[in-house]
Amino acid sequence: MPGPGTVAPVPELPEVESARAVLAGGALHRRIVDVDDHDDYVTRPHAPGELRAALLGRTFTAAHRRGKSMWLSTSDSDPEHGGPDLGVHLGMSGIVVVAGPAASSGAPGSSTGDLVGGDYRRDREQFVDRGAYQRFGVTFADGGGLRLLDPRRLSRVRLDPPVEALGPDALGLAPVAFRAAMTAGRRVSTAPVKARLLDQSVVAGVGNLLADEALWRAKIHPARGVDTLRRADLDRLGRSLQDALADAVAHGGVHTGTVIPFRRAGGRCPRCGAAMETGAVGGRTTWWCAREQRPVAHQG
DNA sequence: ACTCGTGTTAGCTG
DNA sequence: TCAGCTAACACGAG
Repeated sequence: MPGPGTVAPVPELPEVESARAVLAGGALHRRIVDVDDHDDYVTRPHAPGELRAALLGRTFTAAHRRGKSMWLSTSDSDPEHGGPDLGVHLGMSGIVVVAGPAASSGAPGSSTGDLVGGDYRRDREQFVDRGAYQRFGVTFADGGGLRLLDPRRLSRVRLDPPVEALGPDALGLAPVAFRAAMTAGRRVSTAPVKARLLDQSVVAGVGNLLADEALWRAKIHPARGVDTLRRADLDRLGRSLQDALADAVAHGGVHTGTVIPFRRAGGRCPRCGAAMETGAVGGRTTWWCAREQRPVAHQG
């Protein structure tokens, strides 16, 4: 585990939004003349060549995001219909690089002026400038292109991603809508509240670090069942999630959260000084304040 | 030299 | 039906 302040900047919702902005700002309305879709793990369930065949001759027309999923809509010869959507998910280690027209972008391989979205700690020379770890790529008619670089191949690129299976986007989600999403279903879930927070079909965009940060701000123990939470608890959690997201967007990522640097052995709660505790909740490494985040509801 | 964590999901078990 | 577990991916950090 990285120490305080050096938590790996895995793309969570704020980083993905910056990547979406890069795509919207640089990858639209340029004719696709080549596609590198050789990596059939990143493009599963598509076989090599399928994405190429689906994209050649089209242009990207808009860049969308819901939670940590992005997708690019495409043009068709019939503008009423449009082509397939190209889904892009950065996983834990992906970044997107958009290069301008070849004439204005310098020598091949030099990415000065390129737009980079997502986040990864590799330095530009080793990673971005050399184009290492390219898992997917699109070349535009002007000579520039869009590349997906990912050392760990945890990114995903596919046609028509099932974004309808995602819950509402976490960013800007009103506390009432948040509570509705968390308690939806025939019965209120008995699952740990953190597991529910991490379920992208419930709310889209909450990752492991953001979940710990929001629960800590709301002073709710991560292992408490959703069905044990009162309306006020869920509303407070919804507000904490928005506060944590707003801070993450403003300060450059979820890893800048207040409690994140103290998710480590010997860490102390930055509010009350009590020891931070750790354990697995929902199968994920979890840290919480031993004093302020109690495992059962206390009668107030 | 080893272990772990980070996101997602298919496939399985209870 | 729901919840939990594992494997897969590949790397950097400790």
